[in-house]
Amino acid sequence: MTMRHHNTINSAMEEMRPIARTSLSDEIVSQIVDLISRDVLKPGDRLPSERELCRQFGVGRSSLREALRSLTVMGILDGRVGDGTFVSNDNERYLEKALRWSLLLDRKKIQDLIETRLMLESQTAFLAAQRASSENIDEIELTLKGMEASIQQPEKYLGFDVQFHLTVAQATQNSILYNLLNMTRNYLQTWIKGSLAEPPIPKAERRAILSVREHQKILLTLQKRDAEEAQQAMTQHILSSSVALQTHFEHRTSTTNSTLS
Amino acid sequence: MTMRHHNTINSAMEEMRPIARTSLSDEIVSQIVDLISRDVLKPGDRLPSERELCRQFGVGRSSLREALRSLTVMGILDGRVGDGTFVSNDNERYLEKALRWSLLLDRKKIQDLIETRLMLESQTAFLAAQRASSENIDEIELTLKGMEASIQQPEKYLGFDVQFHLTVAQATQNSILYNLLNMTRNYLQTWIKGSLAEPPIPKAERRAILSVREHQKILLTLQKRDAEEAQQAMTQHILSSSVALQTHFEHRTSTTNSTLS
DNA sequence: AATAACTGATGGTCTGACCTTTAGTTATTT
DNA sequence: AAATAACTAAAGGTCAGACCATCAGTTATT
Repeated sequence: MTMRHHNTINSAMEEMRPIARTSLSDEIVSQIVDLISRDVLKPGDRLPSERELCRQFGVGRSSLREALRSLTVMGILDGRVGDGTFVSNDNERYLEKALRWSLLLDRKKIQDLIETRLMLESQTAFLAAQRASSENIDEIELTLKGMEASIQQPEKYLGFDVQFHLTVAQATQNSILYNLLNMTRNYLQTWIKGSLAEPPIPKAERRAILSVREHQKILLTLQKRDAEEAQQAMTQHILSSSVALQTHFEHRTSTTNSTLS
Repeated sequence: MTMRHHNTINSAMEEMRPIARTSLSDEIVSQIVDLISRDVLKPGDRLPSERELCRQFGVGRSSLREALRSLTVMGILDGRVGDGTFVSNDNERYLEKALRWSLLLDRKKIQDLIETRLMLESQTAFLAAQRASSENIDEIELTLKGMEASIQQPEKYLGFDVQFHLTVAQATQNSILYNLLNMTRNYLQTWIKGSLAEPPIPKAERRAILSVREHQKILLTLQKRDAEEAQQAMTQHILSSSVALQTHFEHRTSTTNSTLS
C-alpha cells in the first residue's frame, strides 16, 4: 500500500483561516464609514461627485454606486439627484430604517413592537429618574408646558408629546436606548397614520387632558428621583394611551384569523 | 391693477401631495419584498439570474443590481458568485446588521450597549417565565445540559451559552425582543473578540462552573413561572458575567479620558 | 472509485453613453 | 431695480454590452 502523492494536511494547526473575500464595493463602504467615524466627513457634508470618487478610489462607477447604495439604504448617506450625495443629517435613524424593513416582511410583528416599546419606555423612565440632569428635567418640564398649552391643537400636541418622551429618553444618557425608543415610537406613529386612514379621534380633547395628567405624574416622579415610581407611572401611561390601538388590533386579528390559521 | 396671468394656487385645499418619485430600483425592491412577504419566495429559494430578472422587470442591469444590493445589505437576500442569489435563511437578522453599522460609526456606544443588553435580558426572562411553552423549557434544559457537558471546551461552551439565552428569548414569543437580544449579544461578542485580541481567560473553568450554576437558577425560576425571580436571576447573571468587561472598560475609559473630555 | 480537468452559468466589475433633475446663472420682462 | 423666465452645467439615475473570477455539476482521467 503506497502513500498518496499529495497528502492532504487538515488536522494540523488551523493556521489557514478563510481569506478576506471582500468585494470592491464593501471595501469602499468601509473606507467611507471610516471617514465618517473619524469625523473627516461630517453630517451635512457633500461627497465629491460619483465620477470624481471613481477616480479617487480607482474603481468603475458600478462598484462605486453599489457602495453608495449600501450606505444610502442604511440611512448614512443621502443622494439628491442633480445636486450631490450628502452625509445624512439625522445621525440616529439607522435602526429605524432597519426596523421598517423588518416589519415590511411581517406585519404581525406590530403587536410585538407595541410590547417592546412598553418595556423600553418603562425602563427608560427608571433610568431617567436616576440620571437626569437638572437641565434634562427643565427641558421635560418645558415640553409638558407645551402640551398643556396646545391641548386643542392635536397636531401640535402630538409633537410635544413625542418630545416629552424623547427628552426623557435623553435623560438616561444612553444613546442606544434613546435610539431604540425613537425608532419604535416613529415606526408605530407612522404605522398608525397609515393604518387608520381616518383617525376617528373621539373625545380627543378629553383624552389629551387625561394624557397631560399622566405626563405630569411622570415628571413628578422624575423630580423625586424615584426610579420605581417613574417606571410604574410610565407603564401606566403607555398602557392607557395604547388602549385604542389594542382594541383596534383585536378587531383586525379576529377578522383575519380565517386566513391566518 | 391687473390680475397676474398665471395665478398661483397655494392655500387652496392641499390636494397636491408630492409625487411618488420612486426610483426604478426602489420599485423593484418593493416588488421583491412583496413576493417574499406573500411567501411566493421563501427563505432558501433561488432567484432567477440577474440577466433573467432584467428581462422580467424590463430594466437595465444596473438598476436591478442596485435593488438586489439594497436587499442584500439588509440581509434579506444573499448573493453567491457563480451560484446565484438566494432569499436569506436567517430571517431574523436585519436589526443586527443595522446595529453593527450604527456602532461602526461610534465606538463609544459600547457601554450603552452593555447596559441596554442587561435591560433586554432581564425583561426577556420576565416575559419568558410567563409565556414559555413546555417545549421551550425542555429546549432550555437541553442547552443547559450541553453547557454542563462542555465546561472544559470553551468554544463549545460558549455556543451553548448563547443558545441558552436565545432560547429564553424565543420563549417570550416576541420576535422583536428576540431580535434585539440577538443583535446585542452578537455584537458584543464579536466586539469582545476583536477588542481583547488575546482573551486572557483566567480561571476560565472556574468561571464556567459559576456560570452554569447561575443558568441553573434561571431555568429553575422559569420552571416555577416566577417572572420576578427570573428577572432577578437573569440580572444577577448578566452582571456577574460582565464584570470582566466592565473592569476592562474602566481601564480604557480612564486612559482615554484625556482625549474625550 | 477516486480524482482531475472541463464547462457553462452566475455574480462582480468596467466602460462609455444617454436621460432626468436640480442649483445656480443669465437674460428678459415688468 | 426687482421679479420672473429661460438657460446651462453638473449631478445622480439608467442602459447596454463586454470581460473577469468563481462555483456547481459534468465529464474524462487515473
